[in-house]
Amino acid sequence: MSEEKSLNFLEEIIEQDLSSGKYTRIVTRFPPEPNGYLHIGHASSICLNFGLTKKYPGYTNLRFDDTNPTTEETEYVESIKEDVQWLGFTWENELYASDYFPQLYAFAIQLIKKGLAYVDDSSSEEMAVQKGTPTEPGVNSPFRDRTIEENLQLFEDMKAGKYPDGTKTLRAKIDMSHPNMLMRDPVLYRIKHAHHHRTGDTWCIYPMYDFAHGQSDSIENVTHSICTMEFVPHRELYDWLITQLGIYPSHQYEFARRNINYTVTSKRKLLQLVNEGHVTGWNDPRMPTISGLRRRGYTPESIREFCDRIGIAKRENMVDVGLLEFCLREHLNRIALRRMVVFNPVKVVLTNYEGEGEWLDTENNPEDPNGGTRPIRFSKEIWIERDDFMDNPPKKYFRLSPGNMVRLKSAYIIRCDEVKKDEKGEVVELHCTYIPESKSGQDTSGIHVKGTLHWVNAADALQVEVREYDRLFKVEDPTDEEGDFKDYLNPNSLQVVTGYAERSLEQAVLQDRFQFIRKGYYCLDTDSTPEHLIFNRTVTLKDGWAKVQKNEAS
RNA sequence: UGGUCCAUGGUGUAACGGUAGCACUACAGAUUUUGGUUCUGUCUGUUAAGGUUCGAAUCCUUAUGGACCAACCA
Repeated sequence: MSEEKSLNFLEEIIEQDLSSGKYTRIVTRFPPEPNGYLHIGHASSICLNFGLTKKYPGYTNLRFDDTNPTTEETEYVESIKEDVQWLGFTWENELYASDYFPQLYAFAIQLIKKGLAYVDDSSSEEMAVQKGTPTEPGVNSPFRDRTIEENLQLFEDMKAGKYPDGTKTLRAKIDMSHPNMLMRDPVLYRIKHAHHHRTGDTWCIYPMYDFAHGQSDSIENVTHSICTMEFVPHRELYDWLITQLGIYPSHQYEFARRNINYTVTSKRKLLQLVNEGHVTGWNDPRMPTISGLRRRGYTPESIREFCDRIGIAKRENMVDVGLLEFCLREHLNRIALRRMVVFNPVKVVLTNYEGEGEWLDTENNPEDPNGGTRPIRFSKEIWIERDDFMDNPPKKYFRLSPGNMVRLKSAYIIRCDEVKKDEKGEVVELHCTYIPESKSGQDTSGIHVKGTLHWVNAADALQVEVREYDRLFKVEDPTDEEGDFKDYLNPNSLQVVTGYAERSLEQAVLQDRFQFIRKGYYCLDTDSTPEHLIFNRTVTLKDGWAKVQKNEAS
């Protein structure tokens, strides 16, 4: 028996609903507006909604909340579908609020006939004044008491295109002094002579969110309509409309949206970064968008695991991006192919090595017993990382230094005999001797070294472009800082370097996940070509040495 | 100064009136042909004050702090 995992508050509600017989199966929906790309915050909602119907009987619809033609585009629809699928979820039905426009129009007529909606000629400024403030009640619109017949006629004329944008709205007749501002005669329909991505020019009046979302839920028989906390005040209106219309009683439940530090998750802000060229696009590998994370090398598994671990609750939160990276490394460590790439090379000449060189074997993934091995080229001249040598090493440094020995990964132990420098004192070449009896796998030398270095054969190293990504912002909460959030962009979020890679990387394909040993996890970028390989750094390896140095310094 | 929602280590999340637990982070150690991985251990918490109760993180009251609400956005 596995340990009983505690339920989140939504699972508790659902289990109650199921055991009480209120429902025999549940229906949820993921309702994005196609006005931007999905981001990591949406992933949480996707995992929640789809996860619930994976765990309990029922299904989840994908429904586009496309009631505002001026901001919505087909490009976004396509990206959203791709992202949800990539995350590993399958929707029962692909639906659009715009498919319900005729039905929604009929609902509006129904409300007018009940005397619960009226056509208002007030301008948006006038309406704002009528509305009052959170502390002061509003006042009735002068058009509030039009007759049902007049309203019916006017609304039909609105639909027929007789009025320009902004001159009339349809409002619910509720209570202008209601403590909940949303209940003060909310606008239901507005006039927009705009081209809709699906309905084209069929309509010139469009329902507002409040008159579309709950109704769509109801039409689809959604049992649990899950949204974020800022919609809590909408629930009263959501319920009111369903009651007045006498339609299927869907219920709205709210949870707190997940905030992640060192980034922003607001479609408006992300759009700004794209439009103003701070990033190369919605799928820039530094973006917290699903498509950005995908290009960066994140796996769906790691994102799902992350969403699972942060859970669901109602309180304000700021999740540490370190947890996302932990989930990423955890998965990548299991699946990534190990490869050797030197970023900032310094040449090592093995003065006692004779002959043309040899092929050595090295494992593809020590975590995977079935991972197999591959041959790597070894010879008299190799590259190692400049950082892996120090002329005057501090204590606790167990890499290469004059007179010191290290192992070359899957090869031999070498000792540094001589340091060649140029006139500026810069190290240009290290002359070392190798220990022939120390060959990896058949070491009879009896020598024990603390350090093992990655290396690449100098003669046939492959030059590749490497894009080293770091967090997009310098501060944990850019939105919370003084001034514009863009003032806090990390100027070093991308650094392009040249890597000297082992030859096998020539065969890399887009789906491959690599660990460049002692460096980090990498994958091919979509910009890569066979002639010019480009790798993205997905995430670094944890760096224990950096920690030691930091502790020594302080 | 109206209404609504929320409050548990640095972070996220459990405990459903009965021993405050788990994960991440941090720290210490062991293992290691990646200073990675793995393993072991340690630190840190119920916003406050009252009340109910044999017993309160949990129920009640008040206070405090935070979030949301005055778009013809969603």
